[in-house]
Amino acid sequence: MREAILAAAMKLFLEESFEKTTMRNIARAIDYTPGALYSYFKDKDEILFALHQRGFDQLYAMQQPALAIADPVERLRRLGEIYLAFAFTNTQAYDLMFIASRTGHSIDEAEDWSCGERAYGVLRDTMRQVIEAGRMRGTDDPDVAAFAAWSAMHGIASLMIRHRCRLIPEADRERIMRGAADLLMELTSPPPETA
Amino acid sequence: MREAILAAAMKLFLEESFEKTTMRNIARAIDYTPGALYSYFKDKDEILFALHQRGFDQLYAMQQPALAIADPVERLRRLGEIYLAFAFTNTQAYDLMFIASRTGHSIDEAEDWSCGERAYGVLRDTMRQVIEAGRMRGTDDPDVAAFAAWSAMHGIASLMIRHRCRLIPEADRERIMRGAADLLMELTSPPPETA
Amino acid sequence: MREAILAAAMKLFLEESFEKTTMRNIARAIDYTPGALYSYFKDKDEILFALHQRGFDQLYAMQQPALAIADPVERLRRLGEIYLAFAFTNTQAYDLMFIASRTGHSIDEAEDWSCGERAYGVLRDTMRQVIEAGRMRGTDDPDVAAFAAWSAMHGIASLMIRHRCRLIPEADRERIMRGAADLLMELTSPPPETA
Amino acid sequence: MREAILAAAMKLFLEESFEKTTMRNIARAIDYTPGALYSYFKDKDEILFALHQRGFDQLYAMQQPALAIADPVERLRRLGEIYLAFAFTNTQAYDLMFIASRTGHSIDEAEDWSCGERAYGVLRDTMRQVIEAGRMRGTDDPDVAAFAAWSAMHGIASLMIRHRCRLIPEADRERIMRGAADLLMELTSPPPETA
DNA sequence: CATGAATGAGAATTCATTCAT
DNA sequence: TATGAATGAATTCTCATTCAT
Repeated sequence: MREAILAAAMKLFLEESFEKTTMRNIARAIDYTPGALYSYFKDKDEILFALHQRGFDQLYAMQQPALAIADPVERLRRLGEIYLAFAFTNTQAYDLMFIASRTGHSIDEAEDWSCGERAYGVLRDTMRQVIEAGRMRGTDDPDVAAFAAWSAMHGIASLMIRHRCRLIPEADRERIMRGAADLLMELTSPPPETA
Repeated sequence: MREAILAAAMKLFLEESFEKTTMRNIARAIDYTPGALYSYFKDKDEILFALHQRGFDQLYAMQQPALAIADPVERLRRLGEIYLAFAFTNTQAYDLMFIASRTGHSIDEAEDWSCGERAYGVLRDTMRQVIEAGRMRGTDDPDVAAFAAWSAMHGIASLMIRHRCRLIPEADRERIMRGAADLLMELTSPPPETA
Repeated sequence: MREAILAAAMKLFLEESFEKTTMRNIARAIDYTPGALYSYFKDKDEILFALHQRGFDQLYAMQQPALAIADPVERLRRLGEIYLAFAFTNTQAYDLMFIASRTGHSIDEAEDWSCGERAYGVLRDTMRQVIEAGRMRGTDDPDVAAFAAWSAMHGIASLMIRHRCRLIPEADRERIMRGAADLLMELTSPPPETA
Repeated sequence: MREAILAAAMKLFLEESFEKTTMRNIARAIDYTPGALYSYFKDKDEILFALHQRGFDQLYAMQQPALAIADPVERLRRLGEIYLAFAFTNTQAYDLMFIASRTGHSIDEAEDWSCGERAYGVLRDTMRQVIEAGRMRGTDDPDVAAFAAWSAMHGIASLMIRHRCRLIPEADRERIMRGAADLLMELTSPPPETA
């Protein structure tokens, strides 16, 4: 069923590369004929899109616990941690969602971006609250701040996932990466002393 | 000669896309036969690798003028601008250097990473000076700071290049992107008043 | 039942094209599974054959009113009009019956040609009467005259249906086609003056 | 070379059917790999188009001797004979040119229809002269008369080529077909007596 | 050094058909 | 009777690569 196909596709993503995930390969991985896949998915595109959607759903789900955090700065930090955790535990989904070259149209069809917007909205809302609380240094534009945060996290995640960190010694990589992620939080200020 | 091939390949990179740069296309661009390329390069891989190296050389060259800037914080800011300028005027080279999936082995052979290290070294050195001048907030580890800066810039560049900014209105994109890049500089402090 | 299948197939013929009528599409049109069709028809071929037969039945039915026309020349003209009307209102059925390449064997099995012969017989009989009345110019062979009439009408219909009239301006097409069809009637002579 | 490919394609047309002429089959017929064909022709379409063009060129060439005939009616008759001769000695080319379903775009691109128009022009010019000489019965519109002639000949040719003449006994077929073709000439009148 | 010719493997997709249930 | 699942073979086409010349 669809599940098996998606699972196989995802597994191929992980074991091989994104580009090597062909219909043939997916089919072979589940011992089916290529044609069989077309009973479940109209397109290669549709498989990709399903994986894509799934990724966003999962990211959104992972964000949920953080929403309970009252302090927006604390929540922001937690969202950053969650984002990176998502990226590193679902590298290939992350790759597909945020790195891979777009080929199909399904993904580019506007309406379906709601899933992405939803996840991004969480970040932007939090950022707005941080700014309203007067605890963000350097800008008062939530859009700017949210994009800065996103792109910084994405930078870290994508450099790691696409193996561009070879010049950073393996041993130090984890520490440096965490440090870099934390560093950004310095743009926020601690909660006011509740005297 | 090799020059012509690489130039053509690079031109294709810019005009078309990274994936569309095939041996056939490169050959056609210089009015040669595909086979002829193999007299100069063992592989498609080797061409890619050369392009890769070239990209780093160019980035390094673009960095040079900034090295004359005495104030390390000012220099840092300039390096950031240069990095983004490089990314946006050589999108496909940037893509190859920092985003594209590694297929070949040439690129993964360690020793040749010197070119990348050289460019990264410029950033790290500058960062060290910024820290030594006591003008970096939040960390005293140049490696952490340098990686943070790099990944933040890379995040911006790669989200743009791989078209992941659809949820940011086209009209605001430039402004928001610039704002995000600037925002990071808030982690540094202004030069001390030389009274 | 068979009826529903054939109806759906016929509808597909008209709305889509002859080549696009696949087992899948037929099945989908009646909300069945492709496999189900095989309970009623051995083959795709058998469906095509049934459609074929049906086409001839319909053509024959359309011819009937003309049979009441006493004057053979008038009847002949009417039969021509009917033939073209059939062709242009059932383009795809006409295509299948008179133009499409024969693939299957069902259609080539001789005995079933009775349906075609019946319709053709109507034309031949009329032609015989026209000749017997001494009102056909240029031949006294009903077979020759019938075939000439048929092929002339078929020529018009098939050039139109298979879009070979591009060199005739769209605006003039109808007029020229009608003119050409009429022109052939000049081979017959008007009824003798019944003084 | 191109010749071999076209020859093989044409041969396949003849031996098998038009629809069964696939790139694979053509390649197999000349003991090549399918991919090799693409060195010589961009497309399957381009092969078809070349064959198409060739057909029109040949038809036009065949028409040439007839142009020397002074009497337009005689010339018209000769053009008819030539048309049928072309159709019956190049059945598959004729099929492709005038019967087969159009798939590709090459053939539909307007400008290239010049070859078709050229051949049709010959007929229309002749028809105009026939009419101007007052020797055509039933119409004074050269367009109508030319289309009538064309479609009548096409009707005969296409019914034969697509094997729709099974109800006419094989033995009589030739005679009847010739008779039908001749019959149309009865619409013209003999040359005036040169007293 | 370069070509022209060709390969072989692989890509996505579609279709008629079969068969256990 | 009908389904759902799957097959197998076909389709067009693209690409990196090789090799005799």
